[in-house]
Amino acid sequence: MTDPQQMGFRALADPTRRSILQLLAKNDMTIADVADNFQMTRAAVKKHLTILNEGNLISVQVDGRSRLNSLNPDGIKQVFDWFGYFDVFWDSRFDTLKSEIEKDIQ
Amino acid sequence: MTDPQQMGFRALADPTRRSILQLLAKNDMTIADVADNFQMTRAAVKKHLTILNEGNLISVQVDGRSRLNSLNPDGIKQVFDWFGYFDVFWDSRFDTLKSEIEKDIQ
DNA sequence: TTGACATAATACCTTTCGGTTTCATATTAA
DNA sequence: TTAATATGAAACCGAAAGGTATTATGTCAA
Repeated sequence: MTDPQQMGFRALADPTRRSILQLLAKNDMTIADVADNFQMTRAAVKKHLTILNEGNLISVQVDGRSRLNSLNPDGIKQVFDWFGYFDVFWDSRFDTLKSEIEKDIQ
Repeated sequence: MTDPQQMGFRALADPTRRSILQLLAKNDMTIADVADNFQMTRAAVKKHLTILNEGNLISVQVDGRSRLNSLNPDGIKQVFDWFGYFDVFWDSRFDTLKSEIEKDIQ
């Protein structure tokens, strides 16, 4: 029912949340910082950040009365990896090279 | 508002629809074929297929009274490509090699 | 040509989603 | 210590999602 990527995909389904991830790719930000980029209340932005956190796509570092939100690349990659099931469909040559690289790393 | 990947991400947010894509990766299937794999009505499965089609993740070929649903790798790749914004975060070496391959192809 | 079959379409129901408003809590600065 | 600041939390609302059941439509086979 709840596969490993479910909460991640759920989090990515909303355009505001995908925008937030792209913002956090450039800088860690507090809730207020993030909210300045959208025309909605901080409470709404806070909900989005909660869902991103539940999807393991961001992490939060509490510092006094502020909370710094950061991208969680590992969580994003876990969703990304779901597409590995299909990549043979669009670029088998790339896929082969990927295997070669992975072999080389080990 | 509606960015290029929005309908694709929306379609991928549901676990049943992701399962359907994995089934179609193995074989093209009619609605009835797909529905046999799930404990829900055909009408419900039909709705999921409609949403997958709206997200451009599958294509449909009408043949008499049956409709054959097929994976649309191009559409899936368009969603996959959204992650390109982040791949520097998890594997810059792989990314460099990818650029080399692309250069080589041209 | 009629009946079975595969799908389409619609109405309906319950739950979740995305947003607001309001109020509470904790921390920092003066 | 008090006031401003940053966030948390809860109640509420309309719309969308995910499902059902029912009925309609088009196509194939006998």
